[in-house]
Amino acid sequence: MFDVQLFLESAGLGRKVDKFRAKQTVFSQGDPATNVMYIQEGGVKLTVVNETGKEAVVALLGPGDFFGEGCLAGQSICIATATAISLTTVLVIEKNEMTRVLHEQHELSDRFIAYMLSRNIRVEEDLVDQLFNSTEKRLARTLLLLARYGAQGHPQSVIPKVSQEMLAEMIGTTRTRVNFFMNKFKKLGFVRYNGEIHVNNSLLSVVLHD
Amino acid sequence: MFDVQLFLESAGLGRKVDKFRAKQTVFSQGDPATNVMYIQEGGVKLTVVNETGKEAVVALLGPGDFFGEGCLAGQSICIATATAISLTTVLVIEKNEMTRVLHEQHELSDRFIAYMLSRNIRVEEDLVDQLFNSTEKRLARTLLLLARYGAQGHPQSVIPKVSQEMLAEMIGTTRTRVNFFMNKFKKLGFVRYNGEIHVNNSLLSVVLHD
DNA sequence: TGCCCATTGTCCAATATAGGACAGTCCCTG
DNA sequence: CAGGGACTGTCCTATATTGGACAATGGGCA
Repeated sequence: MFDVQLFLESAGLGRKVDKFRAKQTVFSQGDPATNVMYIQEGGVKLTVVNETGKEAVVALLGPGDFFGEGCLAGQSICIATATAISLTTVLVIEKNEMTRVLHEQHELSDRFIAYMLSRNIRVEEDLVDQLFNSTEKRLARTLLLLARYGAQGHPQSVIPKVSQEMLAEMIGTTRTRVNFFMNKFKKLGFVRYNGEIHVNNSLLSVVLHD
Repeated sequence: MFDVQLFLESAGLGRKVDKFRAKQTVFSQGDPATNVMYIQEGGVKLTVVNETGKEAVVALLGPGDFFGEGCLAGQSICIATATAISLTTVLVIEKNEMTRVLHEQHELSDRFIAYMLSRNIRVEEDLVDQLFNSTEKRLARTLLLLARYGAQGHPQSVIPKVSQEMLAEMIGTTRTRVNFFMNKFKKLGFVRYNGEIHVNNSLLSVVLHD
């Protein structure tokens, strides 16, 4: 596996490293877009707010993911807010530098293309999910994805600290609705929770059948 | 502007050209994913159906757009159905060839990265729209985008032949609902239509204020 | 310990949406 | 010309969703 981090460093990029505490803002919607970020450790949440102040979570990213890449396509301002969700380390790469190295270095462009392809697939899946599934199914799917369902084939996984409010913002509904379905799932034995959420494989049945 | 088509041909790729009539299928959801397509002329619609047969339109593409690129990320089967929406010419590039040339040729990888970035931005916008806008706003936005609002700054644009059924699939709702809002927009003077749809700038007011 | 704050559980009324049914219109084609 | 097919216009009921309010819980901190 190609090591993006070592590569970026050896190419003279990413010498700038930033650290953020949980809940700290990396950049805000509306800021000038000048850098591409690469997550070394931790996690980042991308959110968008509309005119009325309503918030939507567009993506949750982890180590190995890029963000802020919109500037490479000519976006002059950030369309989302990036917030660290735990102690996070990012490499900061200036836009023009990134463009130059993407052009010159095959390894980086290959890796970046692979990243953009997978990211695109994920966002498209989210869109399709949104286009034809009910709130209940979307919640179930989101929980399963957060639990990295299928990664190890474990019958049960744990999601650390995601509030119902945030789940609501992720699937585009209200906390009331999330609460309603979480209790339903709990009654049916699909999930358990106190601080963490335990997701059982049986939750799949919600997503799968009609 | 870099000419992808000439480039692909001179690189020995895209010698295979396919033509499709309107409504003809380029590939179907579930087919083995083996080629990347590049649209020379015409237009293509990407749709996904769920278990219940409900259909969703994921994207409308035109000349200069790629599709079927999921195979480059390791997708073994097509997750969407691609249908020509008018007389369409596409270059067909075999997956491994595309991967090889993307690695070797800066011009192509630059262009492809630019394409993936812009496509990603668009899908993300669609997702955000879906996450926090009502059916009415989503319909208004979709009509404005179809009319390429702002492209020439014309106060009015024409959309050729898009049925209410298809609009419903694009914004994830029912035809009944689309019909309801189209009539509302018509009453308010935001649109006119008989076969084509005429979209007036004033439709923007629906998207803009709460 | 006691207060503050973030979160969850619950309830309710007002709306939005789905989904089906059916008539009317227009165009194409036999 | 008649019939069929693809759309649009309309109506109606059942359901899903919003949005607000308020109590209960539980942890962190002065």
